[in-house]
Amino acid sequence: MPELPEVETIKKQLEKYLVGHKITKVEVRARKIFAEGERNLEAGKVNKIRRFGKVLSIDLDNGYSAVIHIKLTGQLIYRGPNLPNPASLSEKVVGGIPGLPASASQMQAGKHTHVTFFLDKGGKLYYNDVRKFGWIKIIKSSNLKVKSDFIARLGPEPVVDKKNPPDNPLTLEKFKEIVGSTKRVIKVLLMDQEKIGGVGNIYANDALWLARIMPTRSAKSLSPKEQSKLYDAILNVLKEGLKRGGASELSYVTPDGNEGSYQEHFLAYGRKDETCKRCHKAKFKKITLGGRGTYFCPVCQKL
DNA sequence: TGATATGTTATCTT
DNA sequence: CAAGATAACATATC
Repeated sequence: MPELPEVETIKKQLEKYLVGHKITKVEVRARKIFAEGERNLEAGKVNKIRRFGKVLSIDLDNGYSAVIHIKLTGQLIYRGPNLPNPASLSEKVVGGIPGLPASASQMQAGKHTHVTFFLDKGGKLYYNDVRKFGWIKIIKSSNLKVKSDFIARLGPEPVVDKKNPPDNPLTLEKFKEIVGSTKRVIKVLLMDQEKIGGVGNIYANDALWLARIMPTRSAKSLSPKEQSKLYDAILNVLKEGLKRGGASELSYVTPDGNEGSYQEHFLAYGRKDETCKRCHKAKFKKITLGGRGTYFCPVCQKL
């Protein structure tokens, strides 16, 4: 799912394809996703791309930013100059040309394409979203943290790229403070964006397995040693996800039309009834916590 | 056919 | 009152 590593992967590609290019026109077909303000983007040149948790910001040289949350099923697809040759287009991409196989490399606006950004030199950036949970907001770049509720409330972020550290890095000290100050279920806490930015269901499941901690534990019950182990585990699974270009379990694809491969390396997520490949003594169980699928090994994850 | 999946938010409950 | 738990959102897929 689009969590920190997936959105970071998208960010890197948008940097490559968009920075230095001018947005000439924006076509909005779904006001539910893109409420207003697209005219403020037209004629602006892309300065830089930033990521805050699972949110992206495309900053223009005219003082405006397009802030994008793709939620569960949003896709940002780029077609135009500089793509690898031949360009690829995953079958997971929605909204292709009706009647043409989805693997055709010429993405075109379709049923699930709700926004199209037209760029200079013929480039296009499509926003597709089957479920329309995502959103795009136009905000003055200087007001990003003030006006965008989501970014303002975001908790500290795990550092996965030392060259590009987040504004509010999640240090071990901060992590211990967050975990030690509540009785909430540890896995639900990890996914709370106001506590820790960027971790979602897949990486929360995998980090808890890696740290050998039961997802149902009360956060407060973790020993100092377990706190440190979990902190390291979170960084490790996020880095692994990033290394593999994210997890294309559902509809996640990258702007160049490719899929990530972390889904082939899930540690615990989605492994219900499979034998645990660490202890080989039990099969993964599945329960629901905070309304989300939770997978764990009943033998090697400690209560 | 209906249960299920996900991230966030609105709303309800303790 | 505030923290926490749960329903709602929309729709393809199993």
